[in-house]
Amino acid sequence: MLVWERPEPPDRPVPAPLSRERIVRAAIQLADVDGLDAVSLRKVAAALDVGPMRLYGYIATKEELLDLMVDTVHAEIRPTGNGWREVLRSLAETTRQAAHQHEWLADLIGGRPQLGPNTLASGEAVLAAMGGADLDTVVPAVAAVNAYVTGAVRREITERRAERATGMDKKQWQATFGPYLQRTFATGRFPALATVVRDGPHLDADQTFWTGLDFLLDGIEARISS
Amino acid sequence: MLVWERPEPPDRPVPAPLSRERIVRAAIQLADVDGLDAVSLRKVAAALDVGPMRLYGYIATKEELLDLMVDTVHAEIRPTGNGWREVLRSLAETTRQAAHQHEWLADLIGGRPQLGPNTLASGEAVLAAMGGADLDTVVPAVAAVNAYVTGAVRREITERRAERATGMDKKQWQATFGPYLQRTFATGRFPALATVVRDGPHLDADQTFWTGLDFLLDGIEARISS
DNA sequence: TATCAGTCAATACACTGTATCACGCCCAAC
DNA sequence: GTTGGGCGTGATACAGTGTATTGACTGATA
Repeated sequence: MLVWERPEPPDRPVPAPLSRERIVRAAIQLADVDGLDAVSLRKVAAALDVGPMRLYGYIATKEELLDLMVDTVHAEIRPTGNGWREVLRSLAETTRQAAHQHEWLADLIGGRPQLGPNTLASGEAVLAAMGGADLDTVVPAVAAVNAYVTGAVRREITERRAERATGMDKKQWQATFGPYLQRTFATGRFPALATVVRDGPHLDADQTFWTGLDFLLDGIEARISS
Repeated sequence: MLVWERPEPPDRPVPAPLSRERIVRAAIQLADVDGLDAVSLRKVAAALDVGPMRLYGYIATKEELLDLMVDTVHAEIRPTGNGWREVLRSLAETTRQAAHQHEWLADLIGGRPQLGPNTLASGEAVLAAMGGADLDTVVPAVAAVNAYVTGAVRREITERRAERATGMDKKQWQATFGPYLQRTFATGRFPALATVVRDGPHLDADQTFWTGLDFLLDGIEARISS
């Protein structure tokens, strides 16, 4: 058949250049905007103009993609400071900031073993800056701070979401859950809780986070210096 | 048509009596045995010999079922003791034990606002046993312990799963990840980490959990007594 | 030029949470 | 006693998920 009557080959699009980095960036953006549930392999692939199965050349499973996402944001967690106390505070602060920028981090943090390069680099930065302090104290101290930050960040983001879900500000939140709590407190089954809610301090997120961390650092300090 | 020729009504099974409690118990058992991913409304319903849609008479959404599960295990978290320190230790210990019995708790803890009766009762038990200590310190102290326990439990369960996934015991784990870590440490990019892994203390899960908690409690004690 | 390896898209499958719908029962009103 | 209507129940339906498989097409090699 002559060239002239033979149709041109279908204009197959040049395959989009792909990489783990591009995939993870797309996934992170999806998660930042619409939450972790919005991260499906199909949506990530669509964001990259690519068939879903294409991703499996770069990752073996969706869990691996999540691991890569977590490791990627760990690039933003680079504690610095003079002295172990400043360093640990910085670790806590940068982790918290990362969770503020990427709320989905609260869903994943502490939930998978993290051995990626950025996560290791964070750990390296911490340990390197801790000075020559006694390893027998330093290791559990870092572990404790990490545990505290994990839990604190989770609670904080959870609370923030609850507020947002009920309509944006704290007043609305109280208007939604207030009546329920009022009724349950009225049963008299939780007298101590009721007093705390009525008379106790109402700390904001910042205060709660930092005073809790200071408790922990004070306790560590007592062991390190002794 | 005469009765005799009319067929008997189909032997429709007497509808299984249902309740939130039965539903939640079934869901918890599924999660205990096969993990949280095994909890689907269809499987829960099947375990109760019931159509999936039937559950929606008792819960509005799957998230609510998860909330009920979490609140139910909080029934096992009833801290006791003399003095605030014992109480907070007991809070940490019972929470940790609950997570050991129900590993899926590590996936959910801290991830949703908890206002169920059992959770409130746990909080009540803590506050009631804290004595008359200054609320301005007690409230953040309880919050800090909760945050620490959340993070610590998550890490511990995560580690346990990783070990189990690679074949049951610690030696196997090292055999699996060891080579990778060896190679990455050999690059020289993480000298401080490498020294810690080589020369640092190798604490078991119990030690890590308790020494971290003691840091925190020491720090709290300094504020409470002053 | 013919074969082969390898890459990529499409299809397929089992499964999810939940909306909708239609049937059959019980109860209330006539 | 009959009839109608709500309602709880089960079946069906739908859109979406992660991933296995297949089948077409490419460029490289013999």
